[in-house]
Amino acid sequence: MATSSLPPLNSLRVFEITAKQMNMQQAAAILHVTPAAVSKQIQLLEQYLGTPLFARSHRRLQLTPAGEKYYAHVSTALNSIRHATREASQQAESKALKIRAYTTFAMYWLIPRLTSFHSLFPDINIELTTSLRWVDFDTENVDAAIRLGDGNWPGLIALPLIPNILTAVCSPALSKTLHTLDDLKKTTLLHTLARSDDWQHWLASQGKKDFDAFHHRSYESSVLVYQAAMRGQGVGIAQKALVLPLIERGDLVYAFPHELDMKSYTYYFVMPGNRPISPDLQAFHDWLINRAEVSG
DNA sequence: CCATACCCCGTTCCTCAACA
DNA sequence: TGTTGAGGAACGGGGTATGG
Repeated sequence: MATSSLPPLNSLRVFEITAKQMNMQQAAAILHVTPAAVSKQIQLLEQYLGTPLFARSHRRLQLTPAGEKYYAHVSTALNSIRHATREASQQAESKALKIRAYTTFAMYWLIPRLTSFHSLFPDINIELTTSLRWVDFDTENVDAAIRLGDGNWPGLIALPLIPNILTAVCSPALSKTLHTLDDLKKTTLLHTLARSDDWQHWLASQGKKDFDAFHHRSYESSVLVYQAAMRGQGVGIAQKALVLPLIERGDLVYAFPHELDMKSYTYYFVMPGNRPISPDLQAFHDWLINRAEVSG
């Protein structure tokens, strides 16, 4: 062990990314260096510590027990530094709470409810961004996000928001031509690129296993699915909680009364578990859970 | 895919002279 | 006497080539 109380800090950063990726090539790509440079940094750290951190086998890296233990500490420490850095830089920029959501969720569920948040907490600014891509809290400047999934994400705090109930929607005119599920074969099933299996789940729950017998078309986002459905271009598979405003306005109607509750596979409010929760984020979290209970 | 050898380049550190 | 700048050596870190 060297006499200095701190190891080479660049090596720590390289070690953390390599341990996360379990692959030196990928780590090198992230760090914009060559795999050789990554290998050297890891060796430097191992030399400093006097113990191997990785067990190298043919085309495979694995953390040694010492490496696993060290990674847990290093990761926590670096995340703490990232958080402190973000906090310090935010003081110079903006104190807004940065929330990431899916476009459809933001448009049809979150934004309509934000009026109440702004009136309750006029001093808290919300910076809302949308993306289909999953947020990486380690590298992106985001405080919390809305995510669809099963809620089982290690390292994240995930709280279910609303039930994910799948329902089929279409224009009022098109609905007059739909009497049985087989009538769906005369039109087009609309769905998002990311969740083409929503229709399969919904049809299967009604005893229809022959999804391939139906014509279907995909869109990037549910917003586009709803727009296409409103224009009579087909029947969209929709999340009931999100499509409700369009139903209430009469732009869309339920094509069939059947609904499918996706249970734990639903929308979650997620926050990184390795950061202190700011008072503003706590206020937003509490408000959001409350609104979800009211609407859910 | 990873490790090693070798090379190159930029940075850092140290020394020393010039100057206020 | 303290500060500043120039010059050179040492070092760190990244690249390529190559082998296992």
